[in-house]
Amino acid sequence: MKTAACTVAKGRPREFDVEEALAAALRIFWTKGYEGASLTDLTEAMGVTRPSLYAAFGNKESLFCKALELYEREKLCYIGRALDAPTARGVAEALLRGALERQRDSSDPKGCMGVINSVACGAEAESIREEVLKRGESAKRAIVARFERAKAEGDLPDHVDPEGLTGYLIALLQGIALQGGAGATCADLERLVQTSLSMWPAR
Amino acid sequence: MKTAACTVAKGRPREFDVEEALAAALRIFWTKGYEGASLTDLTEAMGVTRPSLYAAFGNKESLFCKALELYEREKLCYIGRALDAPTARGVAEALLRGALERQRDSSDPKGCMGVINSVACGAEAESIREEVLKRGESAKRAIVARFERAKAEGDLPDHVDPEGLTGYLIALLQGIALQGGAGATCADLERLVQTSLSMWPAR
DNA sequence: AGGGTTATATACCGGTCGTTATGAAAACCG
DNA sequence: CGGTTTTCATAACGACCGGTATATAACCCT
Repeated sequence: MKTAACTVAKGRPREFDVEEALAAALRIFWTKGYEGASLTDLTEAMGVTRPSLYAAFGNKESLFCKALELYEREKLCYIGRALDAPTARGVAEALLRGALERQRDSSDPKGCMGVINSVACGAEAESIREEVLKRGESAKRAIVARFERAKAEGDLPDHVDPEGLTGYLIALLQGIALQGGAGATCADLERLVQTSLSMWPAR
Repeated sequence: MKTAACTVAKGRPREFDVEEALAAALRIFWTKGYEGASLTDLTEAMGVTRPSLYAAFGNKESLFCKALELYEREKLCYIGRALDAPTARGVAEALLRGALERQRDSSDPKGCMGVINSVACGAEAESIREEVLKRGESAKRAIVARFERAKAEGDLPDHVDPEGLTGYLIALLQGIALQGGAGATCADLERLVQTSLSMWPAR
């Protein structure tokens, strides 16, 4: 009933930090993908034995979902902020630069956790794929809504299609993550972003 | 020494068509990725037993490489044709429309074989990943060269960066494949392409 | 017909996968 | 101190992985 208000804990205390272990698991899923990440990879990176992992996180799938939440919360927060930009062009620029900055951060794995895990692999990962796609879809809807608002505000010409513009922008973001994960240099990605911005109409 | 000029064959003839079996294998790798495709998946789709597969194709990795060659030869031929377009804009339009058409073909799997297998999975697939990336890189260089030619011909303004423009265009192509593989409708992708074309400067 | 050669079919190999049963260890309570 | 509860460590489970040993069947040649 209570919200588990930390009642001093009864049994033997756990010897690892759940949040740290989750961050370690995220790095593994991020670099190897859901199916490519074995439990051995995960437990070694997390510094935790198998039974402890299952006791703390349920199973591999729910561990992945918790790691995905952490990823969105910590690594994709620039998306929400980008939508607050005053103009449509500002939104696009903030998204592109945010994606670029993510690839530039040398302390994190390359590529995008979402992109990596949205491509089909084995059949067992279908529910994972759907979970990832669901979140991507909701992000897309938020951008579409933002561009529709921009259109209503006269910030975008009447002839533009918010859906099309969103798909276009997301394609660029996906391309940045993909090329970053494929080993493109920072200079490559900066050129990509620069070119993208030079293409945007209201320069 | 000879180019294996079909010397009537000596032993028991094989009971399956190598090219057909390879096409079936391609579909599996295309939908499931290299690691997601098990030998059971492959042999069932190809209608071939395991020893026959190994006798005809070597092992899983070399089977994948042969399937990748088939993929490029039959499904990515639009890229080479696109580079023959007279203008840079014509090249971009042919590439975008070619990628769109590939996703529209309902008889083939969605997504792009190259994109699917270039994202990191297990460590065993590293050589596969490198092979795929190598081919992508050579395609990129061909597009860069084409845009440099366009610039020399006065077809592109002096201030454009061929590398940046190529990365930008490839990002769009990757986005099309990714969104197509993620379940986007044909209408979605058409809007994406339409928007991309409307962005291209020399309308 | 019979040897040589190549493809087929069945069954199996060691290894790894995700998951869990078992029992000891460490904290709390009384 | 014993009793309870939770975590830790070891080891094992069945299922599947990529790859192969073995034996049989179908073709050519002489």
